[in-house]
Amino acid sequence: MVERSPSVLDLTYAALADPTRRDILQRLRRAEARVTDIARPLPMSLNAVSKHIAVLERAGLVQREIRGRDHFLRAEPARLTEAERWIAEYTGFWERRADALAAHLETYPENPAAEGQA
Amino acid sequence: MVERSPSVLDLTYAALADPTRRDILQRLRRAEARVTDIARPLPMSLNAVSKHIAVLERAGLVQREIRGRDHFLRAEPARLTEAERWIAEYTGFWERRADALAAHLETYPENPAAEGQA
DNA sequence: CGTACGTTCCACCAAGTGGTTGAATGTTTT
DNA sequence: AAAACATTCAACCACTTGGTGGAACGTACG
Repeated sequence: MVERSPSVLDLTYAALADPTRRDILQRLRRAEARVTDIARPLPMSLNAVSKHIAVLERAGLVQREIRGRDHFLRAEPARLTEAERWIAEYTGFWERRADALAAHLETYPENPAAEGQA
Repeated sequence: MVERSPSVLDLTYAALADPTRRDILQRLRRAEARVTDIARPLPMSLNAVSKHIAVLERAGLVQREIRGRDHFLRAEPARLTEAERWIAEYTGFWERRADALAAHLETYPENPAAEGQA
């Protein structure tokens, strides 16, 4: 087998494919937290959570800062742009958006946003 | 174990996590195709491709129409909206967009788009 | 110091994945 | 009817995943 290492996109989508990990990301979106804090409300062992965090970290979706015995985690939302872009391009987001813009300009040919502003 | 059935989001992201399957989707975005057509350029057996297609189908990302002995597949891009929305909400897309809108309205208080349009 | 705490590492297990080959099923063609 | 074609099904294999429990390691605190 060729055994290629998985791409960023592979890691990102795989990380997002688990509800526990999406949960962890949502929690980290509000504020940074320690591993134990994240694990407390979850219905599984601390070890399992530690593994989930490792998956998110490998995908670059969270970053870890070790302060003493605590590992503080924070979300890295920028790492999702590639995943977002893939879907957007696939679904033709930009084409639809271009159509909408064209329609808009046709309706409002003198929209000030289309001209240099004061 | 609780053995919950995987959510749509789970299935969607899991389906997208494999480069072969993203490849298949891109190919189907242009035009419908038969299983064999999809398999031909791919470096694996027809059976393997058939399995990948099954994964995409289970996630609702492709739909199958059987005509005689041929199975024609077509992409179902609408099924990605939920996945797209999750990322967008997570990354704060709408908040950023709201900020941009507010700034825009402040700059152009009489922008026709802000009033009921004809 | 010794003990508690926070986290990971290790070994294990059941289930899933991504691939293979070969057989089976159904359809079209000759 | 027989052969070729399109596709899936079934069994198998190596590897990964998501969970467990216990040991280990480093840090903080009495």
